[in-house]
Amino acid sequence: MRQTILIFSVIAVSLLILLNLRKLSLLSTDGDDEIWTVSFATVFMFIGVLLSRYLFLRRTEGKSVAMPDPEAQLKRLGITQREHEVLRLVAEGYSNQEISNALFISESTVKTHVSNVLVKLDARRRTQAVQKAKELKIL
Amino acid sequence: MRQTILIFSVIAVSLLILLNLRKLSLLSTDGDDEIWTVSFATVFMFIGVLLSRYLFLRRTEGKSVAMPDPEAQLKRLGITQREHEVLRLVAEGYSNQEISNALFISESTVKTHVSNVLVKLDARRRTQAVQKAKELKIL
DNA sequence: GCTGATTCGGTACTAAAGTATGAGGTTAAT
DNA sequence: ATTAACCTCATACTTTAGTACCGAATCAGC
Repeated sequence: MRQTILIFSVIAVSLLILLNLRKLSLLSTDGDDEIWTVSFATVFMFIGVLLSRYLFLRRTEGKSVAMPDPEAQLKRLGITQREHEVLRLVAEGYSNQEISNALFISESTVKTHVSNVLVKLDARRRTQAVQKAKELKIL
Repeated sequence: MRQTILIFSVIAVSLLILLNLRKLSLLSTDGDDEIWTVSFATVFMFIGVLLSRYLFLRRTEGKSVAMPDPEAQLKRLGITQREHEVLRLVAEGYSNQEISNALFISESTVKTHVSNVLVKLDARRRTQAVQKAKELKIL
């Protein structure tokens, strides 16, 4: 959150600075106009690149630094034994139906478990849950 | 390569257009100056974001190629560059919709690619495809 | 005995994923 | 110039996945 504020602050400040610089430039010489325009574009393109990268990394990396203890991770996330078991099978590429057959429970139950795991891992798809789980070393 | 040319063309054209627009604006009224400046910044920031995203996708694609012998595997399986790219994003946990946004193509196209990958990897679900792909070291 | 956590399961629904098929456009090789 | 391989996109459809909400059985610990 601090970083977000910082980024927007940088953008705002850059805007103000360039705004004023260009005004001064216009007061002195009109010949530098295009140079300013190009610099302007470059700077903001650069900011755009940084912004995009920040957003993307934030989305893909998430929390990479954590304790490498799987047990503690599971406990911290509140993921139960059964949910972990289901998650493992999800990661293997099995469908809910197949998982229900493998564990001798109904598909409804599997769905419940998967859904709970998604919430606990803050994922919206099973593929994402698998990805996050592997990052957290719990798979 | 086509995309690279296209991107730089877009940048160049945008520059020229905005350059001329601002000139006209300056000739008529000085009050709109700041509005133009802001629009200008916005547009180039947007271009920066697009550029960054493009670069990011290219970079990670190259990284995956550096592993053991994925090229031969991909060729053997008949998986194309684009399909591989989509598969990579699938493995990251993105939805078809998100992938379509990331690659600037429609969701239909993503579905087509995914479907083709499933056939080529002999998988019936995307999670299974990811699993098999990792076993084959192509992810 | 009561409580909380876990597990199991159901219904009813919405959202994604996947299939099948056709078609147009680009590019590289023949 | 024609072919072949890719990439793109669309429509229409079926199948899975996922959500929301609920009830009930089990079991450990107080």
